[in-house]
Amino acid sequence: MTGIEGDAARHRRPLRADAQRNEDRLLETAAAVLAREGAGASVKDIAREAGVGVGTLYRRFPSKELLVEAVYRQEVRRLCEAAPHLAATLPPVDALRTWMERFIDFMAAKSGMADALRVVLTDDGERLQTRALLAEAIDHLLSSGEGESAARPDVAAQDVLMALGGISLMAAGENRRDLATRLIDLLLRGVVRS
Amino acid sequence: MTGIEGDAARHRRPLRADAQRNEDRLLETAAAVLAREGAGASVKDIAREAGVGVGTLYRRFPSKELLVEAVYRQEVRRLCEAAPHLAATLPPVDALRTWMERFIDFMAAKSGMADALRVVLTDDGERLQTRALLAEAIDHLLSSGEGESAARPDVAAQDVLMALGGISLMAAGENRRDLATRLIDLLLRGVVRS
DNA sequence: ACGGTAAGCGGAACCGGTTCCGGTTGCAAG
DNA sequence: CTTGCAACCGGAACCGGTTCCGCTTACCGT
Repeated sequence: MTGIEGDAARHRRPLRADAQRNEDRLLETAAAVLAREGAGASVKDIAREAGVGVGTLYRRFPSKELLVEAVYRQEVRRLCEAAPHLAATLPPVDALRTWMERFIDFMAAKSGMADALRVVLTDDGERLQTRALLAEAIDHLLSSGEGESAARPDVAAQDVLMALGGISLMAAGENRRDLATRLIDLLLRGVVRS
Repeated sequence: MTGIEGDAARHRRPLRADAQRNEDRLLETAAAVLAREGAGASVKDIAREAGVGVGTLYRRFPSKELLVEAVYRQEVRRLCEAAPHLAATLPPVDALRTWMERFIDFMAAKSGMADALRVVLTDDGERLQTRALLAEAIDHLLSSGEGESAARPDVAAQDVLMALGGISLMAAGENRRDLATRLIDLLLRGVVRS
């Protein structure tokens, strides 16, 4: 769990000891509560259970979505890091499809993550890190297969990411796995070379 | 404006006179307030300005999104009714692209409509009417051009609608027209015959 | 050790959506 | 015209997210 504060610390002066302690407890507690109660969990409950006031929570995580994003950041990172391996061991299109399915499954599994993603992908602000990570993973998959197949050259990873975000929003619900699959097929046909 | 209550009345016994009057005033006021203040407008303000309590508003429109949907229902209908004309006067793919662009422009213009659409497309409930209308319009565009070109036979209008909904959610913001265009291109390549 | 202060803290207050319920009223049957 | 009651009304209360601000404290320089 030490990877997380590393991110933040790289940009600002180190947090005061008590602040760091609170941030850790908040992430820990938020993860537990989100796992237990899903996206319905209230920010106030998380703060109380972590033993801090809501003010403290909001100073560190400016919105509920950003807290959710922080909680799942490492898992997103793992998802992204799996892309190169997929690209290396599967035919390009299969690698892409497999990764996309994992992406959607992840969004569907982590309750509330789809909305967090919408914020991350939509905001113009500094939330670039996760967005960049995802775009990079997709770019890797798009350009793998070198001079032979993979994707059309004019497809931008950013756009594919946005499309996947849209699919999550529409199909990350309970019984929507099949819809997600069909939408991914649609997207793939637009992405791969004819 | 008399087309709206016609919809509802077709299904339930006629409303009591005062109830009908309130519903009309609510729709009227909501349209005005939404136009003036955008999606940020509060339900309470709309109720107050219409001269009714929030309870009355909620009895008729069970959520803010459904109120928004009702306000714009006729315009959605007009959008859908334009599809046959497009299909008749343009090459199939152009007709489809043009209609999709209008759809996204509409969602971007009517503040809050994208979220309303998410509810309408996502809920399993009775909100079928608008959904069915949209799906029908898309179906028309997909199957036009008869035995010659248009869309792949295995693409379902419902799925295209969901994809468009996703695009709205991601690209209906302020300066996102170009993103929307690119995502529509992507979608179209997945939809039309190779 | 001490003091000044920037950083941090917590929770009351605010705001918008939604629910609930005691009181009211349009309407039709008698 | 009266009366019964289902339908309706309004707004207080609730709930969850977010903001604000007066008080506290960890840290650094002396």
